[in-house]
Amino acid sequence: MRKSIRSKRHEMVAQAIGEQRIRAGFTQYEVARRLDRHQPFMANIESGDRRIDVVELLDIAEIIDLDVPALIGRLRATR
Amino acid sequence: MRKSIRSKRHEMVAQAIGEQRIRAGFTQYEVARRLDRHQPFMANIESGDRRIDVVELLDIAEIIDLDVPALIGRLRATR
DNA sequence: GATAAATATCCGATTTTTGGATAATCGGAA
DNA sequence: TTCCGATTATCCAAAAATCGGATATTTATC
Repeated sequence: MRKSIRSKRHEMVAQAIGEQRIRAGFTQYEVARRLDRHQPFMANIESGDRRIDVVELLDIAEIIDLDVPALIGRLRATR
Repeated sequence: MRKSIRSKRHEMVAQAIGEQRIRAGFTQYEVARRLDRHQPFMANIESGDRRIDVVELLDIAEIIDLDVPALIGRLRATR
């Protein structure tokens, strides 16, 4: 946890991605590779060190089969 | 559009926000103010000069009453 | 055209991101 | 437990993006 953008909801996003990635049986390296990025890219996202925009979220979600609408629902219910 | 990473889908997000903001009757200044940001913040978002993370999108959507699930649906259908 | 409101642009200071290298951690096997 | 390979986390400096005050431009209304 290093950067400034730490909110409860940012944490939720990071955690949802990390958990679902593992559930789906991927390593950070594998997901990163599919996105043409490097492993630290995923590490930074999952640790919450890096912000993630909507388009990126959808790209990742598609790979790891993350339920984005459900995540958004939980985010909306959180302040 | 000045920065490097602009995709069709990023454009869609920017445009959806701009259009809905106007539809909802807000100025960039008003939305920015509610978010404790400055007017160029919204200008940069709507012009696609600035990426917008999921949490920010939800914050903005709540103010301008943007249908996020619908936007996401359109994003998923676009490559 | 004149004016005001709204939006876009400029730009330098600051912050964030990047990714190669490497360290630390985890998991399974023997 | 110890070893080993796989996975994840951390470091860091260069590159890129963001910030916001000031200002320019556009738009709307008269």
